[in-house]
Amino acid sequence: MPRTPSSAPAETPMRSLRERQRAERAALILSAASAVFAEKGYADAAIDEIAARAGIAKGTVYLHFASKDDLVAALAEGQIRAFVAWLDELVGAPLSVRERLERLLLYVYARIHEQHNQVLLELNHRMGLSAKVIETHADLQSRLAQVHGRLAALIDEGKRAGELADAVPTPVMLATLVALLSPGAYEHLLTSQQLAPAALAGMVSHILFPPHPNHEKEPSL
Amino acid sequence: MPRTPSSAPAETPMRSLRERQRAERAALILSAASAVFAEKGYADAAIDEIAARAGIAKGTVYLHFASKDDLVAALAEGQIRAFVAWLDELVGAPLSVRERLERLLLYVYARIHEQHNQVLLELNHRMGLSAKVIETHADLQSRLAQVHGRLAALIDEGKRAGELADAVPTPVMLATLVALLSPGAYEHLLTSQQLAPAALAGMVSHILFPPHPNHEKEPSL
Amino acid sequence: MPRTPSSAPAETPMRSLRERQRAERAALILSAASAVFAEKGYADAAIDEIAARAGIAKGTVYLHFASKDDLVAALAEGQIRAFVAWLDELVGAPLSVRERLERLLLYVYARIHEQHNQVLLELNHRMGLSAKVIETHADLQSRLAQVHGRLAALIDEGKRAGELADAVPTPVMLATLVALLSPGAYEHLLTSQQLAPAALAGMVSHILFPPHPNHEKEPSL
Amino acid sequence: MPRTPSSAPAETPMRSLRERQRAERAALILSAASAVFAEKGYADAAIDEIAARAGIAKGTVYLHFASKDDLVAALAEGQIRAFVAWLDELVGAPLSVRERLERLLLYVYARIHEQHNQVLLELNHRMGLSAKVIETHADLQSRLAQVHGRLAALIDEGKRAGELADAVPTPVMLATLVALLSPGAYEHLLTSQQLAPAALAGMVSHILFPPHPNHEKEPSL
DNA sequence: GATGAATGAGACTTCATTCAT
DNA sequence: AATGAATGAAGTCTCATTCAT
Repeated sequence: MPRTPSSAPAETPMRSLRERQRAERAALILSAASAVFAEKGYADAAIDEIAARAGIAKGTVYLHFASKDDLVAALAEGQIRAFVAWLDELVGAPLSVRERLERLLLYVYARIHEQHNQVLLELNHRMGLSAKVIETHADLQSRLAQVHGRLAALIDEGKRAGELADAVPTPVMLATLVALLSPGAYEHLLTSQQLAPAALAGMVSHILFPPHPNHEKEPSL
Repeated sequence: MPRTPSSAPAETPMRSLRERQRAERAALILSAASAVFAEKGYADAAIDEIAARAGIAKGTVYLHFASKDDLVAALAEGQIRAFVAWLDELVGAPLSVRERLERLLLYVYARIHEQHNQVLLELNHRMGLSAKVIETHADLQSRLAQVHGRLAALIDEGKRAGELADAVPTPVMLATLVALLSPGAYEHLLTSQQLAPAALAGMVSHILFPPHPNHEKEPSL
Repeated sequence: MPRTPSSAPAETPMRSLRERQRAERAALILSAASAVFAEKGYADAAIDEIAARAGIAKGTVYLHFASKDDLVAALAEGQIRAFVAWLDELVGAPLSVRERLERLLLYVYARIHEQHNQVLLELNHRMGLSAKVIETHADLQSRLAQVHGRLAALIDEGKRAGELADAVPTPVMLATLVALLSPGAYEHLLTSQQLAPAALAGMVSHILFPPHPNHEKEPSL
Repeated sequence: MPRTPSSAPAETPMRSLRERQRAERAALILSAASAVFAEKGYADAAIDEIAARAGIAKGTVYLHFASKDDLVAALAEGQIRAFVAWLDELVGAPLSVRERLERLLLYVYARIHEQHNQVLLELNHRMGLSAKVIETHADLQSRLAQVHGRLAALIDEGKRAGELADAVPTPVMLATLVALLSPGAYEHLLTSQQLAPAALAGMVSHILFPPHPNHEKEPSL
């Protein structure tokens, strides 16, 4: 029975040698899983291949993750947690909302462009990560809620600053933003063609932010 | 081996009783398949269940569609064909580009709202309709190209009429539009909550069309 | 329920128009079946393909033959009957036993060489015509017994004439002859290479008939 | 994916417990498969039944053999390999060609007589071991070539020694020998009746070797 | 009588999960 | 803890046979 990753990693930085080795193994598996899921999709990814690519036996995977579902969930959780950390830094930056959102767009598009990215794969339904997996993993849901919370806060801040139109309710604007950050949206333009992530980020920003009526001045106030 | 509808349907509007019954059966299967694919996704949808829901035997499915792949392909093809037909009517309507796009948004969101819609499921990668299926079905590809062509034309017309910003290249605007029409974008708002399709269409339109500098007047004409 | 081919074709040469048409249909099916069985083997031959090649509907096949087994059985029966008729002519010819057996060898090898022959496919186990089919069709068994009877008689005659060695019992000699007449024996030499049927017939005859002690003279007479 | 026995069985006679158990399992499956194929023929043999008879689960069969085709191929390969080994011993024996061929006949007929033999099933087309399987397995082809090579060499030696007639080319004599060694040839005489393998071997030898013109003396030298 | 759509048992194969070593 | 052989449910697809039209 796979044990939960202990209790408080912060309190005990190195719970022991064992604990560290265990974490490394798990990371190794997650890394292999990430690649295989990205290549084949959830349904077609075989535990066999994940284990092989991680250089371990199939059974060992189950020593760390109770099921295939748990494995994807853990993978998504990790990716989203990292993303939330990055988001927190971004949100705290002393920049206009527009600038911060543009950095977000650039960050995500660059990842989509660079590699067989997996970041944010799970923010939407895409990839066959059926709702089932999300629904049965409370941690995943709360992580997604964190992401949504950060983004909603940023949007609200943008509205207060007059950078974003008030006319569109925050949930709708949030959904719009998420849709445009999803790999499915611009993947073909980014990977198979000649559109640079930075250029795309600028264009999407142009769409999201109402152009300024007069001389590039902010109409707010 | 499923046979193509053979000779000349135009010459003989009802090629015979058999021909009609055959078409009805195929439609019945497609209908059941549509529901199951929507519920379970491509990978988890079982031919067994599709047959059961259609009230026929498993083997009968294979009398009409050579494989599971062919079945989804036929399903998508039909849905997209119908959508193209609807699009052609829309594009020809004597309305501003904005009005026509709003009708498009309303049409799609209403379908997403009303039912377990499947329309346009296949415009994006979503649902695990893996690229493989699209790549191996030329008819699907050309249908998708038709949709994209219609929408691109509409966007170009909007730019010429000054309704849409020139700053965003048509391919990017097209990808944006498609992303916002995808079920994944606003599904949760439309189905599980209280956002009306018409309201959403208005908001999305508001995002896509740059607000008018002066007095909310329409610049066109 | 397929009706047995009536009772006495000899007494009523043309039982009626219907009867003749029926027989033609059956012959058409048998012809198609012969080709498909030869190409694919019993197990891989599909009734569908036989019907298609005969230009009729699948169901029609079952109007003439109660089952796939019955179809092969009828096919074999017909081929063996024809062979028996040919054998009867041969046996009655005013020739030495050796000459008659050489004619038999030539007849069979020529057929194997010429085409995708099917003659005698069923004399042995070959082709997956499992014993089951033979055992459950008395007519097939009696036909095979006829063939074996003719050949055994010929062998016995050869022994009495001193052309064949007495040392080998007739059943063994018969089995030997049958084995050497089987398609499997020399098929590869006859079809993919340059061995003429006549040459092969001479060689096999050389093997079966003990060479003549003195001066190549025939001891017979 | 069944793995090849890997590295060097010679260096490590018992590569480990696992390796031995693996080989035993494979042998168990091959044994069961041998029986089922012999009884039902290739097409009618079900993996289900093979597994059941081996007392294992269906999936386990696929742990050792990638497909039904591979299973028969491995089975045939093993049987032919063993036969080649036996042949090599035979060929090296200090006996006349006739004596050696008689031992070969006896060996094969005894196996056919004793059991539901499967040895040499694959030397001919019999059993529906369709050409496809042979063509797609190079190892099988080379094994068969080995058998044919050994036998052809023996035949040639017999010709040089004057024991076999020069009149019949070696390929034809080889095909004749193979046909007479095939289970189909004398199976019914050996199994369902009272012909002893040794007696049959003597008779077939009598057929293959031209009787000696004078006084039972060997003409050679 | 002919048709061909429908049936449904059964074949092969895959793979997440378990468990003895 | 690690291994990987074993399991068996489930999936896709085939095809001989039946039967309503």
